[in-house]
Amino acid sequence: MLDERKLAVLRAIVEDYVFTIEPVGSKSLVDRHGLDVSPATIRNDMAVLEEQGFIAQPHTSAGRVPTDKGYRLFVDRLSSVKPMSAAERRAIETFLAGAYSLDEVVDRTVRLLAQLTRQVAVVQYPLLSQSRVRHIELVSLSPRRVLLILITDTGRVEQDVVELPEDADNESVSHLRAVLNACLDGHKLTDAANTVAGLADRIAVAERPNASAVFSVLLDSLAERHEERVVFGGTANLAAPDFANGLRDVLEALEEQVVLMRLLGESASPSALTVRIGAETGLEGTSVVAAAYDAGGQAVARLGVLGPTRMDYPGTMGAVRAVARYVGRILGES
Amino acid sequence: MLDERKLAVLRAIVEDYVFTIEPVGSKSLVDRHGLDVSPATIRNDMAVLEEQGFIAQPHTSAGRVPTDKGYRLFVDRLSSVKPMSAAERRAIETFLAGAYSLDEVVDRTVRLLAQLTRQVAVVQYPLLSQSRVRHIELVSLSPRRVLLILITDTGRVEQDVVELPEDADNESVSHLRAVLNACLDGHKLTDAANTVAGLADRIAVAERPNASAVFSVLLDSLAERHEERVVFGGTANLAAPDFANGLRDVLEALEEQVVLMRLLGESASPSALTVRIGAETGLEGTSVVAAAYDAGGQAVARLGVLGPTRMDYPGTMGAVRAVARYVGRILGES
DNA sequence: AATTAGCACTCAGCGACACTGAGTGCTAAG
DNA sequence: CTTAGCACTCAGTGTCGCTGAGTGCTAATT
Repeated sequence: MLDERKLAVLRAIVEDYVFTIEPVGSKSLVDRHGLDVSPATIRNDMAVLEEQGFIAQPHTSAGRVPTDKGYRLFVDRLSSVKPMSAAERRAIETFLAGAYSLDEVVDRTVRLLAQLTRQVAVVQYPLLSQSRVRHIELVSLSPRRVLLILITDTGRVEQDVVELPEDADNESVSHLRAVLNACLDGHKLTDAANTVAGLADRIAVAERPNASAVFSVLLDSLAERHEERVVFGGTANLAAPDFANGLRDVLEALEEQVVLMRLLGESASPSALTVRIGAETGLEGTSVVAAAYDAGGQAVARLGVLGPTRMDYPGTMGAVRAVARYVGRILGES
Repeated sequence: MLDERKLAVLRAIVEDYVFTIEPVGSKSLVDRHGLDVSPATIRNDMAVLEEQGFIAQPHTSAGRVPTDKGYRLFVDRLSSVKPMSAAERRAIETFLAGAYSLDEVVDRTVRLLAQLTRQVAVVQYPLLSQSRVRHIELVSLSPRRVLLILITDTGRVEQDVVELPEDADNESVSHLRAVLNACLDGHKLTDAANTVAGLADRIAVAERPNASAVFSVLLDSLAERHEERVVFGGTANLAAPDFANGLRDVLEALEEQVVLMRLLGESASPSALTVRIGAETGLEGTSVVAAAYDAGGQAVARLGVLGPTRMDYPGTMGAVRAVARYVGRILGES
């Protein structure tokens, strides 16, 4: 039904349209690409492609524009991820390697992605539940308040104040700290719930109320609260060419963590690229290219870019994939 | 030179123009405001105002539009800050009171300001140098690395990894921690430099290299690095009416911490409102209304909003002032 | 001296109109 | 199946004239 040439025509249309943001007609198509058939032939092919819903005309007597479905086919079958050049890879590596704290890694990643793709970059912080406890610190602020600090192997540091039901002296705080570290060190936070349950007998009865206050903050608040932390950057790229229409919607989406999370989507297989086109994202005319990144093994979180449906998919996918890999590598090291 | 009525005319022009984003003519001015003179008289006044540079015509045979200079005069002499209603004040208070960590306070403040003013909100984190040390924690990560955690009385928690020149056992880390806390607790970070200098004799010679590594991170890195941390929100408000022109510039400015800092400006007297109009901000057609906020006494940092020159200054100033006050109050409590 | 009525003038915005050219679909021939 | 040829469509552009809001100036009025 769609022979080789028709697919080539679709590919050419997508490529041309992405380049010159204008409807592409049969003539210019034949010229620019090495198709050695006449425009009339192309027109027939285009008629078929249009009938199938891969391309559309903005109005009669205008060239064709790819539809969401057209982009979909292009991404799935007509294009391949464009690998970064050696120079680009080196630039990515050195740029990311200069970061010290986790915050800085994430910040740099956002900037990098935005610059590389000339689009809006979105990066999710490494999930706490996936990472392992490196250290837990308790600092007594006042008799009834302690500061709980959690350090993970992905370099993330989370803190929260715990209000204690009873006064706690330094000694009992120290004891609790020691117990927590002894039991949780190296464990995933997801496993912590089970582990903590078995702690009761190692704690004096008198201290249990305080201990369980700390536990509940550790499990509920810290583990969950920042799960969804997502940052973005490169919004200036929204102002570029034609994006003026859905702009408000996009900006609003960016400021809502929950929406942003949904846009990044859930990973199928880690490190696989996810491409969501147009309506699939819930934002008219907007596509999202995302990937999971990992730190030393398991998937940790996701990152990606958000841009107009009309975007350079192969290049964007290449950039996202490369950045995801290097971020994983950096995080895995520390 | 500018009698009472001419000033009234300017005020009316600003108010009308801000309301109906259209050049305002002599006729509609007389109608809408209770000026009991004829349009012709107003025209004479407008001619003078134009000559003085307070208003301008987009083209001949169009109404007048305020110039930056016109807005300046309006803000300085023709308007007064519009106080928030009791209901609004209550809403602000309860909204901010719900926040626990400093991050959350800042986050909520940004959202609040953006919503209240329907503009882009910008909030600077409390300056470290202004706050006092509540506690310093050292956590040994490996023989050659310790994590330095600084907790301030504004609730801010900063951490950084220190690479040690020599191996350090737990005991020496503990000792260092004790010394640091003993000496710095309750001191301002700005004073810390002096204080630290006197620490040398309390530390064994063998440990001095490690100690000074920690000191330098504490003084240089922590104290300075995040000085300039500024967050913003409400960018969706940029997409609203007519702002489409300078949009790219504004978005770019927002993503550059340094530029953002400059926009917030340096406070004259704390809690005084600063209004910078048009060219004064360095961004064509953009104004900034900012204020310092404090936590229990001294000025801590600044916050404000950024919007089109054509904005409701009295209302915006009222909102900024109110939010600055409540943020200060919240931070002062903790 | 300030205000006002009257009047001529300017010009952005808008609809009407026609022209152009890129692009199409169809048909008939290769 | 491909292609040449041709009639057709229509967005975009430019021209023209009109309208109306708004101005500036002058002369009369207070």
